[in-house]
Amino acid sequence: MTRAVPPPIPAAFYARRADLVAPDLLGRIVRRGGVALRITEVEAYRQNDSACHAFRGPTPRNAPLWGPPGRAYVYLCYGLHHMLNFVCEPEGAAAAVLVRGGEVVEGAGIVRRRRGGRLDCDGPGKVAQALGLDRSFSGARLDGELRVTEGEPVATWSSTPRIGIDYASLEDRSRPWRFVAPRSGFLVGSP
DNA sequence: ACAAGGATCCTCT
DNA sequence: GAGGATCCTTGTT
Repeated sequence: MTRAVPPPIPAAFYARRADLVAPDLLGRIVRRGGVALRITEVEAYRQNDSACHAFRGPTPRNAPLWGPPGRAYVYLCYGLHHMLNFVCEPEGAAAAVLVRGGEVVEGAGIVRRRRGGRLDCDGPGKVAQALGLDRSFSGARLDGELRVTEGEPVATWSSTPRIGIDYASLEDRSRPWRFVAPRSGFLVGSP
């Protein structure tokens, strides 16, 4: 049986400060090819932010960050993990939101196959692996095969400093730009 | 052409 | 809690 794919959130949603878009993404659904994840953890990265890949100027890898909002920026980390970002802010302003965690709400069988039997997606590498993403999706629109759709709004969230950015300035390391939603407890296929 | 290091994950102790 | 995996991207020679 086939089911209609929900409509994507319009690109204008992303054309705001990344640290405002980020918490607004909690509870929304990122989907690709039969797998849907409820977003539970994100981080914002902004222009002139020493933690952001855009900080040292454009390169072939990070070029999508300066592009139009509502597209993906995907890169390879530690040689083996893909990281999924949503490009934010108006074109020309380099900023993005990193998707660090989600809960599988559709496509558990596919996720288990990709994740070695696991369903947990608490970590950016796990998120991209569950969705089957790689660098070929960098620059892709978020209203196509890869898309973000509405979900249950999140009433509350917590914020903390971002993870794994020891290379950034003290000021940027201390920004509370990691946003975490309360766990829903719901997981497809959980016992 | 080369070396360094990374917005991490998993396994093992 | 520590360490290895694993290879691309970047800046430098």
